[in-house]
Amino acid sequence: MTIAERKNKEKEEMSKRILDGARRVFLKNGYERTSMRNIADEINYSPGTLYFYFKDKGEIFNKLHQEGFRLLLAQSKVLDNVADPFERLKALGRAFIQFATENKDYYNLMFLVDEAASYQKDGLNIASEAINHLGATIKACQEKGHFKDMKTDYLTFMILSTLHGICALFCKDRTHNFKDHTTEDLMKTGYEYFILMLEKV
Amino acid sequence: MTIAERKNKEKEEMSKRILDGARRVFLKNGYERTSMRNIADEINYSPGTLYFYFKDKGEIFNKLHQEGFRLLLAQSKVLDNVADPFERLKALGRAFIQFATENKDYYNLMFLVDEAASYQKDGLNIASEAINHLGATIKACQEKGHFKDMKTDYLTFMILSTLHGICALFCKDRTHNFKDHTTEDLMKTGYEYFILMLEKV
DNA sequence: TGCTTTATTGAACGGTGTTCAATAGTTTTA
DNA sequence: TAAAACTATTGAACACCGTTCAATAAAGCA
Repeated sequence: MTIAERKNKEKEEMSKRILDGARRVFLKNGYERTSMRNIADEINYSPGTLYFYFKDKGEIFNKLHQEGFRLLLAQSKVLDNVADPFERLKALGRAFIQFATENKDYYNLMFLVDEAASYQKDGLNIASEAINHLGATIKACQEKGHFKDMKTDYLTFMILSTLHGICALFCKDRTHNFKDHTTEDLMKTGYEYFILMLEKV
Repeated sequence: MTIAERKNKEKEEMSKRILDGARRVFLKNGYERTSMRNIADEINYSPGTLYFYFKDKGEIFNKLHQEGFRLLLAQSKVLDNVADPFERLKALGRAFIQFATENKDYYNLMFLVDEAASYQKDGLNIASEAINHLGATIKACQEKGHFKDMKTDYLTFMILSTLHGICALFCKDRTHNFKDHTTEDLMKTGYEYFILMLEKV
């Protein structure tokens, strides 16, 4: 291993160390309460050091943002072996909502934080990969006769909107207007109603 | 007018002056870039003064939050004279989406900002009034034979989720994953597809 | 008139993201 | 090997943030 190679490896290791610290603080305290100084403290380095490895706070959180999508995609792909595409779609939606409830912080970062978007507008990214996965399943449904005369893209956007709407209302605590029902019940039954409708198209 | 009455009026006027300044800064610069000092500057007062009239930043933004819902409710009520309930529901959804696109900042405050929620969990508030208005229209649809065997609350939550999902993806710039279509097209056609489905239930 | 209440100020506190001169450590060059 | 160049790290500093509070001025009351 040349010196340059070792240097590269060390640099990578330090990046990882920072990211690991950032993730720990982030998952413990949430997005709002994760500062650069918190992260630096967590790994016992000076705040300035972080800026030697990452351009700014946004770049660090963009990594965690991608991580979230990798996690979601992994959980989605578990369902690839569900043979019937419509059953697969139903399960995908359930998995999406479950992901949001179990990983509220990641979900916030992935879909509800302002900064993240600017870092990945261009080029293929893990986020669109996750969405394409949903789109592919919907297309498979169409090939089996579902959703006749509908363009896959718009349909995907609509279905994603419903899923995201359910999760966003949950993540931002806007479910209390329906005070006769628990949040879980609302999300679960609300989604079932949506599926019921999808079945009839 | 007694002195106490005048004092009360003056206090009200000062509250209004602060709120007006806050609204101006907020609508010009967005939520993130509206600080207490900005608001104080706008109306040529010291930052400390704001705390004589409002408990904290959250209380000020809660007023604007309510204002947003009043605006939405007003625009919703314009459609009360659409006789057919299902047509009314369709128009309500369109109005909701239009409100979000035309008042992105208000929409953020109303549905996507963290703080707001804590200030209005208890008691009847303007937010639930706006949602009840949607619920009432949905109930009217059911009385005309639509959405058979569905509980109004869950149905309302589901429909609101879809509308909110569309608007939230727009507000947080998450529409670029569908890069073959403009954001407007996605929102419009996505909603039309949803309506198409609602029609068949 | 003096006494009390009310309204306003601006400095101060502890926090934020970020920059940068200084420094210590390491590698390359002569 | 000595000097020069480069690399990584520090922590103070900057300009901001929300919030508090002693001081102060103005207004109402006795």
